Amino acid sequence: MERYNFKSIEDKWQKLWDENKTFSTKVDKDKKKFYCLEMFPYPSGKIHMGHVRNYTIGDVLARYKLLQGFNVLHPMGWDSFGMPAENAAKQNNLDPKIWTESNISKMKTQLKRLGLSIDWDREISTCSDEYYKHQQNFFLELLDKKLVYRKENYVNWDPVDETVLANEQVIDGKGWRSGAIVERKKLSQWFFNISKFSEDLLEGLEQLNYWPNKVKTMQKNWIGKSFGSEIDFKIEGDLPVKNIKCFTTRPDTLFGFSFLALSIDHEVSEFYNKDKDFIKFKEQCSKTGTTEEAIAVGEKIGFKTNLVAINPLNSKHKVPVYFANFVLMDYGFGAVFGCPAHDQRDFDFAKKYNLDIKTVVKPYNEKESFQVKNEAYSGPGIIINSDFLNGLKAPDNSVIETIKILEEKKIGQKQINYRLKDWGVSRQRYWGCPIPVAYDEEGKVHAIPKSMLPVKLPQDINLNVKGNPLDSQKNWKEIIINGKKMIRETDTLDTFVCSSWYFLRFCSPDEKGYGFKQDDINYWMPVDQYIGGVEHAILHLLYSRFFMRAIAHNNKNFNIKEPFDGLFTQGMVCHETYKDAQNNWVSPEEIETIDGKKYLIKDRSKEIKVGPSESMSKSKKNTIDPENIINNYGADAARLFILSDSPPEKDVQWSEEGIISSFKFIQKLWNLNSKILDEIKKDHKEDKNNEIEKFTNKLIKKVTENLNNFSYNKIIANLHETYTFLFKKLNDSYTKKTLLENYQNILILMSPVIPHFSSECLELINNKDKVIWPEYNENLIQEDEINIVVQINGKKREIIKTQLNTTEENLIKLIMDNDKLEKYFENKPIKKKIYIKDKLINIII
RNA sequence: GGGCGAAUGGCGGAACUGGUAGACGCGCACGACUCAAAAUCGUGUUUCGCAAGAAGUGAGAGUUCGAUUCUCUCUUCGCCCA
Repeated sequence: MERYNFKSIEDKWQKLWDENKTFSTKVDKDKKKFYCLEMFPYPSGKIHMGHVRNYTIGDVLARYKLLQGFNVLHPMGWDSFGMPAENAAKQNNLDPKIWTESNISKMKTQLKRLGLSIDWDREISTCSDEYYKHQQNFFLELLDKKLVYRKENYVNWDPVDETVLANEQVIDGKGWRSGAIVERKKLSQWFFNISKFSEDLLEGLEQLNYWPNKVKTMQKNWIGKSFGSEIDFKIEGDLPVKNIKCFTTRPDTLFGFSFLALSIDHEVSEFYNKDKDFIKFKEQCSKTGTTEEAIAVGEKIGFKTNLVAINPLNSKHKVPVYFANFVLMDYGFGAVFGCPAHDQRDFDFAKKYNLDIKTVVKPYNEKESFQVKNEAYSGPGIIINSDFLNGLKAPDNSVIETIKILEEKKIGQKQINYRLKDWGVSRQRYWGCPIPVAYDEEGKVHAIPKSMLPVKLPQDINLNVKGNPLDSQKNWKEIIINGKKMIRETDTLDTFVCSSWYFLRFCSPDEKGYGFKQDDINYWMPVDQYIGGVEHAILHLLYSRFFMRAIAHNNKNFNIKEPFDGLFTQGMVCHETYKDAQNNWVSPEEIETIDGKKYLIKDRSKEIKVGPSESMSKSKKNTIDPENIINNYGADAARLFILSDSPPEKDVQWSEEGIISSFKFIQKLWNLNSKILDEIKKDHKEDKNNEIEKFTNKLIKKVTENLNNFSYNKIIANLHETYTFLFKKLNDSYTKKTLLENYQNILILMSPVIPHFSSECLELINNKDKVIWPEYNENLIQEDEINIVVQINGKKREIIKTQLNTTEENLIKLIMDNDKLEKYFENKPIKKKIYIKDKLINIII
């Protein structure tokens, strides 16, 4: 038996695909296009199993569509700006550019070894100035359209590293690198006005029929549209403050009002700027992070002002005004009214400062005398203790009624509020796209003229400085625009900006003058199928949807709002975890299994504790290196296994047994192929009933359906069944012609999953025809004999083989003649019969 | 705390719009080949039972001739938001 030499065969086909540019694509208006895109990787230098899974799923789809005759765009690029390069460069005293480019070349080699059907001519890298110069141009366009602006905002500030931290870099209130307590600091930063499109982004979700509902729900919650009311509170006190505006979703609980809480950044705070106690209080507040979560979990603290707020529905009802750490300036107006009985946060606050807790909503099943005791009640019910609002159903009717009354009295009005905040894009880092503006001596912003783009990053600079390295580059910072001395912006753009339009660039990767060519976009966009991890469900996808709207804003030529027509989110790759006796993580590669027990390989006496299967991560040492897998088993085996065990949207467990089994299966297919090659050289045998043809047609139907539904794991099951069928069938009767024709089609059905193997086999059987996806013949699938399930009182008792379209009458005759069923009918009349034609009969006795 | 989703053999998972539960794979057992082992091939494998048969899709109810699938309550787990 000949061994299948995956190394030489995979190598051969990869070279052929490369040399012939098999997957390179051009606009062809006579052909239907299909844009298949997987989320592009960060060039860390090594691919991981998550990439293998992501790109295999995408490749199966791209190859399938190609065989179906679509003009397929399947590109790849690099999300190559970002922190890891800067950190690695700092540690090893390298240029981030060199580090990144070397990683890209390593990863490209690895990706090519997976046999992906990628048009490498369209490769892009976001850190190249060829790419980011267009991004700078987009930035300036947005600046013109007033969709980008500068404002002061709080950031997480690491006082030791002198740098701004992203929320995920703050762990337990401390900087992830320095361990210093993170402070809230006000910095002037650039923002994209994404909130301008809140409603449009929300409405747009409804048209995304090929997106998972889960992702749509997540985005919907993130945008967070809420319906409520703006209320104007009259203020009394010794300060020149007459009114304070609040936003609330629950104006109907106004009678339970017991304090007014302001953000420490509220304009009223100006009057307290010299108050020592208030300064202390602000410092205390700055120690809790800026995330909503940090605020919710942290202790609620307040600072009492001398002001008193008056209930607009009852002027005798007066309450104190506080500054409180849980009120955010960018939600509503930075002021909320506290109703402790029906909001847990307000409740905690009222308990702490001994404020009134007045119940104004009772649950439906409670008496009028219901009183909130140990926790707030925020559920539905009936309004009580609220004068003219009493008896209304809360919250639905009562909110609407209250707003009506407030509007009549001109003390408030209906308002829609969104949780979505503007997107802060400034990063105080070197390795990112420079923001193309400069400041004159008065600090006024000037766009860098387009003729001076790109604003390139300076090279050969010292990264081991505190703060932003660009800030210390005097030569680079100082420029002259129109004869005027100016200082460049030293912040760079968030890397999410780079990934917000890369899918456009893939359509026109060589276009020099602009980020894309309109003609190309009109043909290729939108992306028909986007594939990636669910971790990008909110930010990346929302930002990309925003970016399309921003480009389309005031632009008649560009009318694509939704970049991704179809979205598929794949699950993670997991592996068992191992620990030694000292509870140190142990890598699967250090382990040997003997008699079903697992041992450390160095010393077999040391047994390993096997933990649950968890997503692969370096910290748990449960990663498997795809490079080793491809070296030992080949790309086809890796592709086959990564698809075989679980549906693509769910997590999959990597296992040694699994990859070996896939590897062996390819060898079995190879043996089968050799056998078939021998058979078709022989004279044909008699063919009785075209079973091979029938099987193949059914298979085409199944595999095609499974491909359309992303049920890729079921395709692998189909392939196993095919092997078993053909292997047995070769000892039976068939004609050479049927075998050859159908086997060719079977090889084509396999080819999206194991392309090297299929290509080789197709070549060996001397297939000269153009390879196209086969279609099945409905007539050949019809069975003339079928199995009918016979149930008696709902229980399966027998399966009767009969002709298609058997009438109920004839079926009953068959049942009565059946020896096995006889006993059930002794002296018992049939009460009822339910007959589902060609499927099942249920007889009730 | 809120939202969304899931739960099926020893394990990963199938089961179309309510109609044969457990496809396919892993693992395991037995057999063939072999001096022997590996590899390979074959057979079996939800549980109980010698069998006939009975039970069975997280738990409990409901709708139905018929429920893994629909409805309600509960439990556990996962993800997202807080």
